[in-house]
Amino acid sequence: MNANYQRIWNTVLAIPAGKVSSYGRIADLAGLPGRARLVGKALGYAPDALEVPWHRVLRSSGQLAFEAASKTAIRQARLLHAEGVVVRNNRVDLKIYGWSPDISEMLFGLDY
DNA sequence: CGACTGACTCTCT
DNA sequence: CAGAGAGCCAGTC
Repeated sequence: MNANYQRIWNTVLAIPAGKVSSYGRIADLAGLPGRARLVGKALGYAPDALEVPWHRVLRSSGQLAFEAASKTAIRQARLLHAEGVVVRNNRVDLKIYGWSPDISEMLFGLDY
């Protein structure tokens, strides 16, 4: 069971700085389709030592998974902003910052 | 085994 | 785009 968490953490670690992904997408990439909620749990259990960029994981709509007023949401928004990701009204524009492995590699090839 | 819960998502309105 | 409802999955009691 712990193996699933490990895979989730590895997948999250693969998200490049300045980009964000959703719980569902992470679950798919980790080979665990339909376990979006498990991803959230895995992040909660993730040890600090791994330095998992949990703040780059949002809901499918681009909205943060916490109340805008909560300490966690504030911290997440701050971390994202520090990477150049614009967070407005507790949500991020996935059209701009959303991460997709294939697209990412494609863009990496084009010099932009 | 059944009932409840949650860092989720999809569909319809 | 926001809100409501239903579906899903793993954990816990």
